Amino acid sequence: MKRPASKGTGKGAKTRRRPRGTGASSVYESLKTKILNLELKPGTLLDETELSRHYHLSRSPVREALIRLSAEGLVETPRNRSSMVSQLDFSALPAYFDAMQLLYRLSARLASKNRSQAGVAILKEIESALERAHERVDVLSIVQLNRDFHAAIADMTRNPFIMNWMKTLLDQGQRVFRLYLASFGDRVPLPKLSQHHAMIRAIERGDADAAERAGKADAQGLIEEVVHALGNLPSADLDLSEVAERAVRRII
Amino acid sequence: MKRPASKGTGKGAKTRRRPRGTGASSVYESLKTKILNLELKPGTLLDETELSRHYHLSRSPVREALIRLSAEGLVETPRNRSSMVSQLDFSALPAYFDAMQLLYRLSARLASKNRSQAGVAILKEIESALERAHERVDVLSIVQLNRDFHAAIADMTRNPFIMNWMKTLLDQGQRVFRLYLASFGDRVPLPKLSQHHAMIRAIERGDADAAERAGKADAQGLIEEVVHALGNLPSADLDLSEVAERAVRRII
DNA sequence: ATCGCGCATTTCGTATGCAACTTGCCTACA
DNA sequence: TGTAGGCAAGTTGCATACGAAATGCGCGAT
Repeated sequence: MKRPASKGTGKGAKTRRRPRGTGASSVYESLKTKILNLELKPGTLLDETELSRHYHLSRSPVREALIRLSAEGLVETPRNRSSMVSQLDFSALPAYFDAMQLLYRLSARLASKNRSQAGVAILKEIESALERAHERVDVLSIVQLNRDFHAAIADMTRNPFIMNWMKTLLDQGQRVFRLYLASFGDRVPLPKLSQHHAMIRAIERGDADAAERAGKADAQGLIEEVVHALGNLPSADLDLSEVAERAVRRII
Repeated sequence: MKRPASKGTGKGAKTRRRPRGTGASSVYESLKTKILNLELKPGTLLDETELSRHYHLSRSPVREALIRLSAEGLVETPRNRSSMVSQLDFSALPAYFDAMQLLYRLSARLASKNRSQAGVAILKEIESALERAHERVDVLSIVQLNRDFHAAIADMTRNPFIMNWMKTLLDQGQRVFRLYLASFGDRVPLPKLSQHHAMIRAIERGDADAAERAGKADAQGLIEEVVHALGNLPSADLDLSEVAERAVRRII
């Protein structure tokens, strides 16, 4: 195993060696994307040696990537045993939805207080991209852009803590969202966009209460649909009534 | 540099090699404690080789510890350069206090809804330990127990996301809290405990509104004091009026 | 036939080696 | 005197090496 002379995967030509310090990050990004898109299913074993062969790197940078992913909760690493893609814990869905609704409402409210032309412009841009993705029925883009939309609202709060929480939460939920959309095959229902529009308008005019209401409605719409969709999945042995009940509860 | 045959620093005799897999964790714990207690000051350079010598380990486990700390934001690692203890960013204090007040209120509210005898008992136990630490003027314990108190409330929410946010936030703030207490030398004012009591009572009888009010008051008391204390510190070149203003604002 | 035990294999945790990148200093030159 | 360039030292990022823990399998005993 001299050297992967072929270097088959691309990178074209002799690829001036990737800049020192990017190896671990590229593995991290790649694995994270695959995990969030469910290309790597929950429970998949991540063998360090195998990964290092796949990425044409040694175990050190691969290990670094796994450590970072495990800090984010996307990977679990039992002591002295193989890392694995962390399970989608459906029993944690009620808590997840509580946290999501809270952050949607909170970020919408704070964003409307800190609004800026630039921020609103970004929102509108993402939203129009999201509409185009809906028309193309481009599920991966829909998931990604929905994430970007809420991340952008979180950015407008200018609160690094809330921004962080929101992004981590969105990442965690992306897998469930992906599963939900997959359950519909091509027939994607799109009730969320109206709430997005309402949210943008409320933020634009600085109406915190309306923004919060829209955020709440957006969250609830998503929750109810996911609950309904997962109800038809065999994997969901969860008491959905609890989820549904929490979905309509005011936690604050 | 064959091997530190002397093994000078202790660990006594041949110390049945520490169980495989604990090296990185012990370095992580040790560094984290030192950072949070300000034994390692913000900006301190963390040289991997030096640390590996200090802990009698190789660079690999040290590196893993640094990666995990950097994922938590306690350490910053510029590419190809030495890691360093992350700076205390006083300009982020307003955002921090916003987040703190939010979590105090939220966790108190949810805890009062999910209350259990066991949970309340834990709170009371921590609180009495906190009082004893106050009497001893044991600053390190006060900081630690105050953290434990709010972490315990977060645990009572049964929401892993909120628990995580709270714990990360408490860790981040521990350094500021420590700095604040240090600014008083031995004369530690203790206005917080009354709110703690109110919070426990409210949680005990399931009064969500009262619990939230107590949480808010606890946060505000702390905020106002820290603002006041830091105002007397040369390092605080921050516009404290903004912090003070936010301290009394309803963010939801 | 089932269960328990020991050995071989696999994979991880840690140690060590090496090359690249950064940095500071020293020198040469305008 | 001030600035640019090069050399040397130091530290990281990645590769490789090695021992230990865990897993799986085969064999024997009950």
